[in-house]
Amino acid sequence: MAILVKPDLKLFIDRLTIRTALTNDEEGALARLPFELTTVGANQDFVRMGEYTGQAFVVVAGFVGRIDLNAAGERQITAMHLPGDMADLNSVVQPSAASAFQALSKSVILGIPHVALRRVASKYPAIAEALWRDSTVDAAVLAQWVVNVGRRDARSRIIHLLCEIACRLGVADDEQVEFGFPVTQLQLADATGLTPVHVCRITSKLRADGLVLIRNKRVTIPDWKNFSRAGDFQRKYLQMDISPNDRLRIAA
Amino acid sequence: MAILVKPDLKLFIDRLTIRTALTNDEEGALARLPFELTTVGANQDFVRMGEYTGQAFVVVAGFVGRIDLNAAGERQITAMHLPGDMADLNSVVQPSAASAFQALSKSVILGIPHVALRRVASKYPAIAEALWRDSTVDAAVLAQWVVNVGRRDARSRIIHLLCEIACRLGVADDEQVEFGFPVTQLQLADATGLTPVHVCRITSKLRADGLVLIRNKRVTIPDWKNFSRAGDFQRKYLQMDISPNDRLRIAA
DNA sequence: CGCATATTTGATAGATTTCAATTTATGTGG
DNA sequence: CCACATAAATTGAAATCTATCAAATATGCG
Repeated sequence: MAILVKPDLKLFIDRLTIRTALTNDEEGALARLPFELTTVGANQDFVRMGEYTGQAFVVVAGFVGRIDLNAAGERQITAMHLPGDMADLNSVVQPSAASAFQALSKSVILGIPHVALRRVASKYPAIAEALWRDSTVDAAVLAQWVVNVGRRDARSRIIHLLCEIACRLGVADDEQVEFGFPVTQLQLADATGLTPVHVCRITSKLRADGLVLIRNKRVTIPDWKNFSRAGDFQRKYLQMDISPNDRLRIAA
Repeated sequence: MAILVKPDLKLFIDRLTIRTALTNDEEGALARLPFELTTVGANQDFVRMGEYTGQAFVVVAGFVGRIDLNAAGERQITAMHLPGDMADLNSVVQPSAASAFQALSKSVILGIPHVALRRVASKYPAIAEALWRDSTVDAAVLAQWVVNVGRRDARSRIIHLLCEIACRLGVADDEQVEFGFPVTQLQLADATGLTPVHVCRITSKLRADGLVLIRNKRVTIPDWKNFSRAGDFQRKYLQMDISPNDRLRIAA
């Protein structure tokens, strides 16, 4: 995973401006935020539960998960974060982490000091607004995850999750959809509330049915329409399709 | 459900100031927000999915739920809101509702115009911050719901939910805990991802075991410690125990 | 009092887990 | 570049939890 260019916050700023209209001034202030680059190995925590980190983490490469445990120590992944996401966005305003965060695959993350983030959020209310707005999308995703594990069968759960990821990666516009997916079946099980054994069976069946091929950390979906229908997936909740004119801004 | 005094936003303001330090000025601005009182019957929507309401709703009496559906039309309740909560808090910054909201029991709600809310949030950044902070708690609750349906058995799911409600109602400080709970077994099933039949069996067993009595829209928990342990419940994620000195405020 | 809603109970079916074992992939150091 | 160690995926059989279907009883509201 060679880093070819100096990493920056461009992906993150692009993400924010999908949903919120920011001025050049504001984007500039974001771009000048200080950060610290870290590489995290697969299955390695970078925020422990209950910790006060002093930083918020933007994902630059790799997939990252929010990890919760039940009393028996069984894992439940409660969010997946992709390049461009600020994984622990809530920490800007709520610094005590309610969950742990860990890299699902080897990842590159940028830690931005809370003090710096809060300074720009305070100086530019529209930035605070953009962050808050994006955290409402995280919440909408979370609500769909509740529906997923609560009221969908194993097959739909897996399909729905893959659809969500495809849309968030911005690759779901075509008939045939393909993207890198560095997530093991064990992690997939922990995200969908299933056992690894069952995930294996279901994914085998999905492959046999020609719905998805998951191989070599890569997902191939031959027929997106058919696939997303099978997963009961409606992309609206992701708020990814806002025309530039409809982007919001409450702040002056 | 006679309303004895003129309803106001006091409960809501009290809720916000649990976690965020607000000045008298700011509290006053909140208290002067205009609102419209509505009474909603049980199982009746007051926000439909995808709708742009122009209002955010504060619960004054009764319990309210966020309702999602799967493809088969089966319901999943993805949040429960109690008196003092702003149910669709996210709508302040994200006006298109990703889910429907409905009264679980006959409820009294106050609709506050978004324009008014946004005006005070814009004029007083600390108010925006308080709203955002409370919405991060909603998200933390949601994450626990994912754990609940994903990695806890039927018994723990029901116990955990009751613990959450008890804490949020502020009645969970004692040995014996008791509170009004106007939620049917069918709704309980829709919140926990179970069938009503199974909820019935589990609650019967919990009663037989002396863990909880749910009767007459009222919950009685004889031994809170024992009960919350059985439900794998740790209240920290609710951020209800912030000492006044530790309340946050980023805004000047 | 009577209807509609909610709860309870029983019997059966089905989905998913658990346990155990094997094969296949992946990564690291020599 | 191979060999080894480790992690991941696969398969089978049995057990368990939860759902489904159907019916009876209780409860609340007008």
